Formats: sequence, C-alpha cells, structure tokens
Amino acid sequence: MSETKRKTRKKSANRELLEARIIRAAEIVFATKGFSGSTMDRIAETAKISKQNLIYYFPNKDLLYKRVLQEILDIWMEKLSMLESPTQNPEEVIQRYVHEKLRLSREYPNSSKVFAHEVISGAPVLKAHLISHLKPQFERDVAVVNQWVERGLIKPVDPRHLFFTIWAATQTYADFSVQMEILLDKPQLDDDDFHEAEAAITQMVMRAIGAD
Amino acid sequence: MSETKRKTRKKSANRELLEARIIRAAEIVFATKGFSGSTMDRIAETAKISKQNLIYYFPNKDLLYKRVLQEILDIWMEKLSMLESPTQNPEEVIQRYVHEKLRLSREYPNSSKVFAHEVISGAPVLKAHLISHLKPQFERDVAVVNQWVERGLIKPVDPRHLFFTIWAATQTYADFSVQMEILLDKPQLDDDDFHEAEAAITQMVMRAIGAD
DNA sequence: TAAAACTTTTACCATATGGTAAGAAAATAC
DNA sequence: GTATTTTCTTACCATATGGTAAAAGTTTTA
Repeated sequence: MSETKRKTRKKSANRELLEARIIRAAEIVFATKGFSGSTMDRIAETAKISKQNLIYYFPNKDLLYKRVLQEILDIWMEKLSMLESPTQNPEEVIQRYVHEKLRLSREYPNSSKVFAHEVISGAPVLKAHLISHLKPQFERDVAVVNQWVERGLIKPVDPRHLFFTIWAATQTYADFSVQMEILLDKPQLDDDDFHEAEAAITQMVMRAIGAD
Repeated sequence: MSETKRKTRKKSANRELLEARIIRAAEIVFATKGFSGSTMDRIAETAKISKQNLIYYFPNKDLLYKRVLQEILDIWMEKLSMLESPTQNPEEVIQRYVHEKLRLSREYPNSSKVFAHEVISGAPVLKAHLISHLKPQFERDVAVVNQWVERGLIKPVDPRHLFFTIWAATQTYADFSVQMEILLDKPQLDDDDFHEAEAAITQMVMRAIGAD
C-alpha cells in the first residue's frame, strides 16, 4: 500500500514537474509575444514537447494563459501586502516593500511582462481578479499609509499615487529591461544595476515621505 | 495652373487624412492587441474602410506597424529633451519634463501602449532606433543632471535611475490606466487624477533632488 | 469628353493555428 | 502476466489571416 502510494505520488510528481515546465515555457512565450502572438506550437517547442502533448496537459490556450496568470498572482499577492510586515516603522515597511517588489522584477521578469501585456491590453482576463483581490488589498494599504500621515510619522503624501509610482518604478526594471540594457550599454541588467535601482527608488521614496 | 495645384493638393490632402485615420485606428488596435494580435481586418473595421482598401494604403502589416511607431517617436522625441528647455533652473526643467511626459500619457495613451507592448516584447522593431536616437539623447540628459549635481544645484542623485523612474511613473498613467481605474473606482482617469498624479510625482522628484 | 491616374471592391488563396479523434506506447495496478 | 490507466503520437481539419490579382468605379487631367 505504501508502495502504491509512492508510485502514485511519483507519477503525479512527474506530471506536476512537466506542467511546471510547460507553464514556465508558456510564460516566456507569452512575455515575448503577448497572448495572441503566442502559439501553442511555440510554447510546446519551448517546453520541448510536441504540440499535441502540450494539448494533452492543457487542452486549450486560454486555460494555459489563465494558469500562467494565476501563478503570477500567487507569487505577487503573497509577497506584497504592506500589512503583513511585522514592523510598524514606516521607513522599514516601505524599504522592505520596494526591495521585495524589485526582487520580484528581477526573479520573475517574465511574469511581470505577461502581467504588463495583460493590463495594457485592458486586462480582459484579469479585470475580475483585480476588482476582487487587488482592490481590497490596495485599500487596506492606502489606509495604512494614511494613518502614518495622520499620526505624523511621515510627511503628507497621496498614498494612491505613491503606490502607483512605486509599482511603476519597480516593475519597469522587468518590463523595460531591454530599453535599459541599451541605454546602460549592457547585455543584461546585473546585480549592480538592481542595487543602484533599489538605492535610487528607496532614496526617492524616503525623501518623499520625509525620512531621509 | 493654380487650379491644378489646388486640386492636386486637395487630393493628396484627402489621402493624408485617410492615412492619418488609418494610423489612428491601427494605433488603437495595436495598443489593445499588440502586434501579432492585431488583424488587418480589425484595423480596417476600426478605420471604417474595407480590408482591401486598407491594404491599398498600407500594403502590409509590418509597414503599418512601423508607421505607427514612427508617429509615436516623432511626438515623443520632439517634446522630450531636457536640453531644449530654455530655462536653466533644474527645478523648472524637471517640473516641465514631468508635466510634459504626463501630458503625453494623457493625450496619446494608445501611443504609449503600443510603445510599451513593443519594448516589453524585446523591442524587435525599435531596438535600432533606441540605439541610434534615444541613447544619445539620454546620455546628453544624464550629463545635464550630472552637471547640476556637480554645481551643487541639486542633491546627489543617479540621473539614469531618476529618468527611469520618471519615465515609469508617468507612462504608467497611460499603460496601466485600466488598473488604476479599477483601484480608484472610476470609469476613466480624469483631470483631477492627472493633476494629483503630477503633484505626487513632481513632489517626489523635487524632494529627491532636494528642492522641496 | 476621352484618357489617365487614383481609389475601392470582388474573388481568391496559401499558410498558420487552435483544436479534435483515435490509435500506439508506456507505465501502473492487481 | 494481463488489464487498466496514463502519456504521447499520428492524422486531420475548420477557421482566421495576411496578402495577390484584377476588375470596377471614381476623380483628375488635358
């Protein structure tokens, strides 16, 4: 019985492994080509399986796209709530937030790009999720920052636009990396660039909230 | 003779008008669907002509896409050089820069989105242009800000990341408008939102360069 | 008004692509 | 070792799409 279980487990583990590989491949292709520009054939090729086999695991493109988006959201939502920070110190919270957001841009650039394509296109698939999940979290986080202002912990700022700016400033290091690589004369953004970016953004935000 | 000229002029004026309408339509479709997701049929429909007639004016999709990108670049490059500012006052220059960039996001949101899709996708078409045109301008502008720092006119900042942040923070109001509309509970970003955005970004940058 | 030039429509077509159906092969269960 | 389930392959196909060719219609020229 334990052997049965082990075998079953092993098999589904294989399946999960392959599914993960497919999702990673799909993410790369969606990031580069957007939804419509991505073909099942190309995704299969990237995942190194046949198209038909890809379809065996993900019966259609929409489903695969939604799975990719779901993975992205899982990663992001998990790590990006102000409230979950144990410390109450605004500076540290924001520093950690910027740091974390930038780390995601670095570690999951393709996720960021797929998300960007989706939202720029009008969020046809994600709109519902943004309303049901992102918005409540956004409002909680806005309230947190507003309380900081009210308590005189930071200078008055508009939390909403502060968040928009932080999001934009951090995501741009994933989404527009090609442009930056050209402007900075590098084949790829490296550790230094991300450190400098973090320093620059953090400094800017710190100064904005009057904590420099 | 003058009549001949007038008629010729009128005809080509009509053509230019229709071409402009097509480019506008194409911009809308490219902004929503990206290059691959946009069909000639859909663009034609948006421009209210037949597909075949569209092809008469723009014999293929690549060409049309390049024309759209060219229009975007013409608008942007014209208005976005620090150096062209008559005033030497850093604060005013940057304020004007942010203001201008945000105005472009507002007035040409579709241009911004097409550009964003293109760069996120790896700038397959624009890469050459970024190298030949954007980079030199970027380097001039970086030098200008560096001189400000050297002369003690502003606090020390990394000009490169300052620009990246300003670009990101301003463009996000075009590219991610859908997300913001959801978070701000509005059908559309309005005057107030853009004013608040400008105030927030300007304030942030001003504080960053020590000019608040 | 007839020729010339320009614009628009009609008729097609080759290819790419998402997807179906069903069989072969491999792994697993008993 | 055979039955069963799971995985992968082969053979297709309907539709969408970018584009060609050429005729028909319209405007401009002279």
